[in-house]
Amino acid sequence: MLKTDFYEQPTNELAKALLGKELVRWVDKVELVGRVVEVEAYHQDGDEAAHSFNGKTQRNGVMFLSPGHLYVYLSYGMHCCMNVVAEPEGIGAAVLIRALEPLKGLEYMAAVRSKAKHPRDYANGPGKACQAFAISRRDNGLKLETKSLFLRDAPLKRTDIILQSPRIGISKAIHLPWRYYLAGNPHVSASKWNASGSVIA
DNA sequence: ACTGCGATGTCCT
DNA sequence: GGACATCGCAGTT
Repeated sequence: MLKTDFYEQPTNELAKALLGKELVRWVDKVELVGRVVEVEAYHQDGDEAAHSFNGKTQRNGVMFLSPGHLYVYLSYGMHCCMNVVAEPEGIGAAVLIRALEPLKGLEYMAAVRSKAKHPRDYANGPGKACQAFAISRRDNGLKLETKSLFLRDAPLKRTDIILQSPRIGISKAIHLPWRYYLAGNPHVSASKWNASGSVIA
């Protein structure tokens, strides 16, 4: 289980480090496991797209807790998005988990993501990932060191290449290339954007 | 495969 | 009252 020292690093570093890690979720005595394949970094300082840009509010308070907390918010009135708090306590930065590659618990996900025709559609988007892994606003503020919800270390595959691109679905600060994802992975969201990224070291 | 658009709750001005 | 870190459906190529 990854601990606070892993999460307490600069937001972009944490974003990249999260790729390939495994999210473990227990729900109804079923184990769900997903590999992180797409993330976006949201900073506090100078990032107009971040919820924390204008400081701490009732909604974004969790972003200012210590690193490794889970920030869950409601998007467009009907979908949840999950973020991992980065940086030291009090900064207000987080990494959005945009897509997961389902590894375990596929039957459960097929049930809760009944609209999905193919496993690739279970968690290839921030709202879908929350649905598939049964993450809701009840989980807002949890620390990712809970028996039923945590991240586990896992190595990138030898062939994995990290790409970066502008973030998706926002209207502010669209020039900042703070989306990171695994090249060619079929579980990444919005596949039409996948070719637009550039390779990073 | 790609495009446009409606649903819908909460936050903040 | 406007904006929103989305999704899924309908219609078109």
